[in-house]
Amino acid sequence: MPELPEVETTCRGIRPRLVGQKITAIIVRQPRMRWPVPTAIQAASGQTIEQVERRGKYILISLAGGTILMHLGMSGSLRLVNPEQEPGKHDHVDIALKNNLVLRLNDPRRFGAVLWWTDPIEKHPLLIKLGPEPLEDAFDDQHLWRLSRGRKQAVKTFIMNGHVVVGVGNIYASEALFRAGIRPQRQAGRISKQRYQRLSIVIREVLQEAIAQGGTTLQDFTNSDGQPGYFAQELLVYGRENQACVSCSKPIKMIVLGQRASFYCPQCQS
DNA sequence: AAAGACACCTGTCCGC
DNA sequence: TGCGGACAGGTGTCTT
Repeated sequence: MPELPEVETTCRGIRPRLVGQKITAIIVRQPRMRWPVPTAIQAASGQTIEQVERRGKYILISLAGGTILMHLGMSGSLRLVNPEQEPGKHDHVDIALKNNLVLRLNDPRRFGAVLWWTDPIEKHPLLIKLGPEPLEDAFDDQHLWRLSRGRKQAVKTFIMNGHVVVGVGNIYASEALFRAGIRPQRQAGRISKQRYQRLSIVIREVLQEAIAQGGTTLQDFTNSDGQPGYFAQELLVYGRENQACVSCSKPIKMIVLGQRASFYCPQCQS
């Protein structure tokens, strides 16, 4: 479900009601996530939340004595609910707060994660090798061009690699490549610096626009208040196989790259 | 080192 | 209506 804009939307929603709050209890109903939810996370109970940040698609809830690291996987979502609200089938973890709200993680497929880390968070093995944030200055055409030299993989799987740049998932990869006029299957190492300049700009644009719209709701994404995102109506190629290209009216094509559906216009993208 | 397949899960949708 | 199979917004790990 969530790509960077959806995770950012979630973070912005929960941050104001989490920061400064003491955690009163952590209830784990289903510890079997991508990795087992560690019992040591109970150490977070009684501590006060200092910050809520996002790194790539990871959500970092920092306390004085450690960090709760969360990932929403393919189907995860976080809601702020009242304690009286009965947990549903896939409500796996609750973080109860002193202000009488509960941060509730729902994740039907359980590809998400809830971890606990007491060392400096930037040293966490899941974070240490991540590429730059696409919305920050370290991400630009130079970065993409330099890393791509000698690489034969398709540019779409290249930009979806978190070690290259974080947060570009399957929807926005197709959207950005359409906006840049680049075919998703083109070899990353054979793309000019000039085209990477355009690509780095449109990656940033498409992510920022999606954040402004509250993310993309295809089936079930909702923000922390239960509201859907509105970027789905802005999608130009994703999920539009055989429909007319918005620019040239030729049918949009679908191919599979890295086992993921990929959409492009054979006329507008080369 | 790089690229591809595979794994982890459940829900939904489509065709028969 | 039921059933099998394909597919879904992610990414670490294993195999070539």
